Formats: sequence, C-alpha cells, structure tokens
Amino acid sequence: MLDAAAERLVAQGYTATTLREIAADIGIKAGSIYHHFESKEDLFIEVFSRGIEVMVDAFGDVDTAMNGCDRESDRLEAHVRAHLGALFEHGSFTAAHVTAFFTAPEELRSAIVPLRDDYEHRWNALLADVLPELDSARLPIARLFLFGAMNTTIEWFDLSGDLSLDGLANLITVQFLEGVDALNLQRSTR
Amino acid sequence: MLDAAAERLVAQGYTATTLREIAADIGIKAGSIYHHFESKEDLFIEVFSRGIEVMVDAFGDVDTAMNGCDRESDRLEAHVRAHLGALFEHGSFTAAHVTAFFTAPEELRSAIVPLRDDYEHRWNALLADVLPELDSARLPIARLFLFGAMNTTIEWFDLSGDLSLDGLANLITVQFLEGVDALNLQRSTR
DNA sequence: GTCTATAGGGAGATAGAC
DNA sequence: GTCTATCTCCCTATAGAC
Repeated sequence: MLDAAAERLVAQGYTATTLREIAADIGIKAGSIYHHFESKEDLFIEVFSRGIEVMVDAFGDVDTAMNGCDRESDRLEAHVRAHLGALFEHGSFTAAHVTAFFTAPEELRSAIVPLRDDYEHRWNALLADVLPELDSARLPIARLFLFGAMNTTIEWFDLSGDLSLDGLANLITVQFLEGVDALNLQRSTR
Repeated sequence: MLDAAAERLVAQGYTATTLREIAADIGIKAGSIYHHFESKEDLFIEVFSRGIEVMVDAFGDVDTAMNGCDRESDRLEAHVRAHLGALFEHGSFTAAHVTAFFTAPEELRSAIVPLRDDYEHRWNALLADVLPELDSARLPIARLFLFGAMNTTIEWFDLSGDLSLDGLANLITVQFLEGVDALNLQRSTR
C-alpha cells in the first residue's frame, strides 16, 4: 500500500493522487485504507518519512563502509552513489519524496522538515570534511548545487540507458569538484 | 488573471490550484473565467507557454547584446544571468513553469513540450559554442547539470539576501565550468 | 481487515440575466 | 464582462455489516 502510494506520488503529485486509485492498485476499496491510517495526510507522512529513511540509511551504510578511506573524493563519490541508489534502486519512497514533497500541504511538510534537516546536516558535515578549504558560508550553497545535480537526474536519467548509476555518480562528483572539463575525462581525473 | 494563476501554480501546483481561488485573487467569480478561457487546461497552457516565452525572449536578448563578445565564458554567464532573471525578475510565469510543469496533466504537458524543446536546443547550441571540446554525446548531460543548478535555485535563493542575482549567475557559471574550487574564488578565476 | 453505502464538501463547467 | 444559480462528478471520510 505504501509502495503504491509512493508510485502514484511520483507520477501525479499529492493532490492528484486519490485514495481510490491507491486502493485499486492493491486490490482493495478506498474505505479500507482507514483501517491502517487515520487520514490521507497520515498515509503520506509515512511515505515521505520512509523516503528520508532510505536516504539516511544509505548515507550511514557508506559512512561505515568507507571508514578507513583516506581519499576524500572517493568518500564523496560513494555518498553520491548512495543517494542516487536511494533515488533509483530502493523503491519509490525517495523518488516520491524528492519529486512530490513540495506538492503536499504545508501542515504535512512541516511534520517532515526535521527529518530533512537531519539529512542535510549530515551532508554539510561530509562536505566540510571533504572540502576543508571551503568557506563555511559557502558550504550550504555547495550542498544545494550538489543536491540539485543529484535530484534533477530523476527527470532525465534512464537506468536502462548506456550510463550506469556508478557512471552517473562519478560524473556528478567530478563535475561538482572539477567542473565541466571533467565531463570529458570520466574516471581519469581522480 | 494569468499572473494570479502563475502565482498560485508556484505556491500549490496544478491540481491544488482552483479556478475559484484565481477568480477570488483578482476580484471576480469563477464562472467569469470561462469568458476568457475554454477550460482550466486552456488557461494553464497559456501560463506555461508564457513561462517559456519569457525565457526565450531573455535568451534572444542576450544573443543580441553579446554579439561581438569574444570571451565565451562571459557569454555563458550572461545567458545564465538571463535565465535567472526570467525565474526571479519577470513575474511568476517562468517560475510557475519550472516548478509546476510536471504537476500538470499529461495532455497539457504534451502541448507545451515543443516549446520546451526549442529552448533546450538553443542552450545545446550555446554550449556547443562555448565548449567546443565537449563530446557531443555529453552535451545534453552538461545542459541538464546546468539546468539543474539554475532551476533548483528557486527552492532556496532569496533575492533580498546577501547574494545578488549577478553574483549567483557568476557562482553557477564558474561552478559549472571549473568545479567547486571556484566557489571560493568568485570573479577571480576568469 | 475488508466490504457496501453514503454523508458532506468542493471541484470544473454551463446557462441565462444584467 | 461579470454575475448567480446550478449541474455533475469525484474527493475524503465515516458507519456498520460480515
């Protein structure tokens, strides 16, 4: 049911997604949803929360796996790869979060914002490590650029195309760190 | 009326925006809208079209003004500035387009796609000029990165903050061309 | 845990007066 | 060009049977 809700969110946004559709997708009737959730808002709070959870878990896994890594650019790339993995490889929760969060009503959003903030702080800390020379005032801007690059891939990246997720993660990382020249030099600039 | 519709689109997305609200915003009743447009879809087709028009016009103006410019990075930065100007300084049409286009029904979107394609082609041509060394297969990806950086600013950039639109355009351009190092070296790396 | 039935509200759209 | 009144449809949510 949560999966169906997430997929509808990605395709249609919050308001256009109806409980009838979600119910039909999983073969029940709309009224039955209220046995599991108190309201539409309640259901989607759960969906958006899981979207963050998937990202945070992926982030944590990389932190563990990359514990002894001394090359900061590799750590960054692994985290970029994990974020993209959350977007494309772990169901629709994160994709739903990234695409539909701003289409949800304000009350719902404010319930989710603390979780979003937590994830953003992790990235700020990571970037401060990876880029110690970066002015701390510029750090959130750098993060926003990187988030923009990662999250907009959902509008154009095709998992079944020539470019793999690993390749995309490398592309985004080197583009972020070294600029457009890096787009011609995949893997060779590290 | 179109302005009111655009502002509602930015704030709420397509489905959540009602004709009653738009009518109330400009002091008329919902039924009166149908004297000007045949349907809700019709009205928003006009709004989304103007969003593109504003961008295309801004792009054309820069082409004219930068005609004799021999520094390609300056040309690029001027176009980035123009795109940001369309987003933040010329009403809500472009902002509405960028934020709400994907919340609109498929039929409406397909009517607008040709206009979007036209604008994208102009940028592809520009980037091919500015970055002649860039593999042509990578060119659309470079454009998508740049669009991602420009368009996501709408979620965080504040016109009344410390950073000006000129500064933001410079930041985005050098970040795009030279990577994150450029974030510490505004204006000095050109 | 799911069903049917339905309440209550609000949406887009239309007709005809002014 | 705008109004009022209204139609039809579909939404969220509830109540009670199974």
